[in-house]
Amino acid sequence: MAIRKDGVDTYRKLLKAASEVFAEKGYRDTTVAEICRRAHSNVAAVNYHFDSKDELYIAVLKNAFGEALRVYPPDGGLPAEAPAEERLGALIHSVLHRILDDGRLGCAGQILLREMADPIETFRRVHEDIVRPLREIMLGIIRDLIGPDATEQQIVFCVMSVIHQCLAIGFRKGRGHLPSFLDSPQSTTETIDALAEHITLFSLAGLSAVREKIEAAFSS
Amino acid sequence: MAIRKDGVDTYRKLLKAASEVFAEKGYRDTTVAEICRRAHSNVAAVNYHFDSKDELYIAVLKNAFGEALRVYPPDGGLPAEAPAEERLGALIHSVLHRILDDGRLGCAGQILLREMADPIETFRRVHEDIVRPLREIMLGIIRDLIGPDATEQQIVFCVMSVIHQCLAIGFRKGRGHLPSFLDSPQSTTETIDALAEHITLFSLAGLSAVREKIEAAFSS
Amino acid sequence: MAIRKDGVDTYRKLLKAASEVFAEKGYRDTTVAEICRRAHSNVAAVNYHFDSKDELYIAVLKNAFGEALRVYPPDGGLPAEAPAEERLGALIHSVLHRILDDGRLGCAGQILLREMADPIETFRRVHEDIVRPLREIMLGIIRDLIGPDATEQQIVFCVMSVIHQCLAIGFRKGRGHLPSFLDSPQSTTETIDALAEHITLFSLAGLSAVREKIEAAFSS
Amino acid sequence: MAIRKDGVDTYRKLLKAASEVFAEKGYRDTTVAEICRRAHSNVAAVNYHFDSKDELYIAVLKNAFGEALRVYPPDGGLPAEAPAEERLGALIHSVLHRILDDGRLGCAGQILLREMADPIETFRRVHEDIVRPLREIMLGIIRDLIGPDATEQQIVFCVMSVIHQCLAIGFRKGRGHLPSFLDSPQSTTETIDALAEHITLFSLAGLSAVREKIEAAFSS
DNA sequence: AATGAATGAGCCTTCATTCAT
DNA sequence: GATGAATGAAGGCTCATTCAT
Repeated sequence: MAIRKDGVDTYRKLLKAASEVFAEKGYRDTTVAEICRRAHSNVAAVNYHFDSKDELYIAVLKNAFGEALRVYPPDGGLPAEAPAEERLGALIHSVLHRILDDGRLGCAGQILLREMADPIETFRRVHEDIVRPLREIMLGIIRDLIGPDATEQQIVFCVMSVIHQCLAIGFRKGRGHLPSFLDSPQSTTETIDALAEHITLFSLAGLSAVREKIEAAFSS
Repeated sequence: MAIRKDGVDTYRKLLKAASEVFAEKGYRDTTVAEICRRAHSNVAAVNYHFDSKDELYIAVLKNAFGEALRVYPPDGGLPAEAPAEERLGALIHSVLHRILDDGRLGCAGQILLREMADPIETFRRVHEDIVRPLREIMLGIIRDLIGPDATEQQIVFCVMSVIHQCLAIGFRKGRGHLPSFLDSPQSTTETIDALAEHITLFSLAGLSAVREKIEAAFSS
Repeated sequence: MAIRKDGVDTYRKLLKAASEVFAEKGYRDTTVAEICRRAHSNVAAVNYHFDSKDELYIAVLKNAFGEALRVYPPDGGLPAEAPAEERLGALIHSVLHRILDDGRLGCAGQILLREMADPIETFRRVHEDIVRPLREIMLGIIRDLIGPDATEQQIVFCVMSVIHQCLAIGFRKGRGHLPSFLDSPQSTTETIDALAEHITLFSLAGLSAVREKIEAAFSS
Repeated sequence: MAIRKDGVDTYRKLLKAASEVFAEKGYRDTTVAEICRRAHSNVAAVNYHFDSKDELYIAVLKNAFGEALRVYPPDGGLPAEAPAEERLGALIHSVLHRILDDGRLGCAGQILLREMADPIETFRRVHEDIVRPLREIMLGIIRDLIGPDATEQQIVFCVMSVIHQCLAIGFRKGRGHLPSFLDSPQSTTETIDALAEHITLFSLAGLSAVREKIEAAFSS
């Protein structure tokens, strides 16, 4: 006769369970059976509420992205006119917290990272929606920092240098590859902040070096 | 005259085909059927030569690692007494070429990267054999560069900053996320060298900044 | 209206079909495909209801044993104080009917016999549960009949003599090795009863002879 | 370039290995790979020398039967005019040794028993050649012992009673179901002889009882 | 005579999905 | 809205057999 939880409830439980499992095992290793089990629901529930595993995954992605964006906006609350150095720091801070802050974001970070490392072909569109904006913001900041004479290649290289310092750390989380102070279930806010500070320091120095090189080339 | 190539040949063709498919699709999405099809061989061939899909994957991993290491040794041919700056440059150069140089290495880099992002549980041991040594070498160089007073955390952060600039780029290869000059089937040697140079420049500056901060803290 | 019989039905049909096929062909030669075909069901049905071929086989074994025991209790309804001669007759009667009475027991007997002749390693536990109790009961009766001075070896030999007269007949059923009056699909109750009577007569005489021999040895 | 063992050798080694494996695991659980492994030969050897697994099995059966018959002739070396009691004893003795005497017969007994319990359809003809003669001899002896007035059913029942006491024991050998004195790799000749003596004693008494019953029925 | 390589048919199982209630 | 049953496509693996040497 079933316990009526009035739709929305099961829907949310599925979304939550799916987020967890997708984060833990990735898209292909996740079975809808496991999701439903963890949601204390039944095998057919996913298809009932989301039509297919694919659609559920998209829903999870959108949810993860939306949530991440809401809690940690890429500008870190800074006005667009703030100095590029500060904007870079804020962005790095934001990205890191998206990934590492289990406390507030659940598994959103893990899923985003998985998507980044091994994007499911089918969901490229969603993927683009998520990654591209981040990239655009970053591009603007970098341009400001290394000056107008940089070549396209130099800009791309710099974006990569900065952004992957932030992203890559997530790949190792929860797999025992990291020193304990980074691999605890909830890396403390202090540690994340310390990492953000490091990356900012490191990157600003790197970017300065690139800028100097560019200017040296031009003045010669 | 065909059909009978007496062992070694089929073995190699399977290994090659498997490397390609594993690189393209990852472990789970790869079917032995596709591997065999691409090797112009029979479905049972994999089990005959490698006993199982798992063992084939391990063989691919070992082959990829071995080949990568042989062609691009981590020291880049430099003696251990060379200045740390040069050793860092050589290491970055070596890692990048391992990943990006399709021409010589086939898909070794892709596979190693996949393993890094999403290690298959079963093969963790192999994985450890591959990643740990790289990490150890990097650790030594970094220590030399940021000085003896660095905390453990600072060293780890720096290793990450450097190593992930190198590794992460591979995640995006062949997926249309990169500007054309980096995403061509064979990124030209020139481009790879340019990238290596960039990362070295960027990282040395970053490391210097970290060293200065450490020394400032100590002298105060 | 078909197709949807809501669980129990398909479960039973599978169990029935499996019992038949396992009885006819033995564990190894039975394919789940054939079972499902005969149950007018889908290949995946076995795994849905029983998880695996192995579990299905265990279920069949338990079912066969349970049914056999329920319909033909080993004491034949006799009180424990009845004379050993009568208890032997009742036991023989019960065992024979378990094996031969197709009408009521389906293929339970065949399967039990197959298990006896060629036990599948994996299912030894189940097998033990089935055979051991029978043996224990028989042991008690035999002891009563050949007297307290029998050696262990003599008891074992006698148990074998009796029990295998009962069991072995099943091996030949349905294979054209038996005269028609024993090999008809349903051996008539009369024939079975006649056989039971024969074995009882034969065995009691045999046991008497053993007892006499024992006593002669002692009195000398 | 191969070590030429001149045909016959490999042939024999295969036959021996096959006998062992078939005895241990039965026809269907035996793989030609295992046979060849145990014969220190290669996978193709079976098909080369015997054309197929089936033909190899037939060869094994014939070999086992021939050997068994040669070493233990069913008449036990007794002339046809010897008293039926003695001929029964000799036959029982012969059958038991065929089955139990590992020392001389290798696995012939096990295989014959397996064939008896679960005859492979394909090989029924061979099977008939082996079992029928034994049965005929037994029939003659039984007839002599229970007299000319026995019905067909009574004779069949008696044959079964006697023969299965002999055969059935083999089913349990090597499976831990038997007391140690019967389950040792080589049951000593003494034990086998003791068992033969028991079965003879038991059966003669049983047969006498049947005879008396028949005569009582007639004289009434 | 003998062998290692290669093959294809067949088996058990998994899984996303659909159906009937 | 929710569910357990049912399905079929597909995957990995085993194995007797055949091929080329």
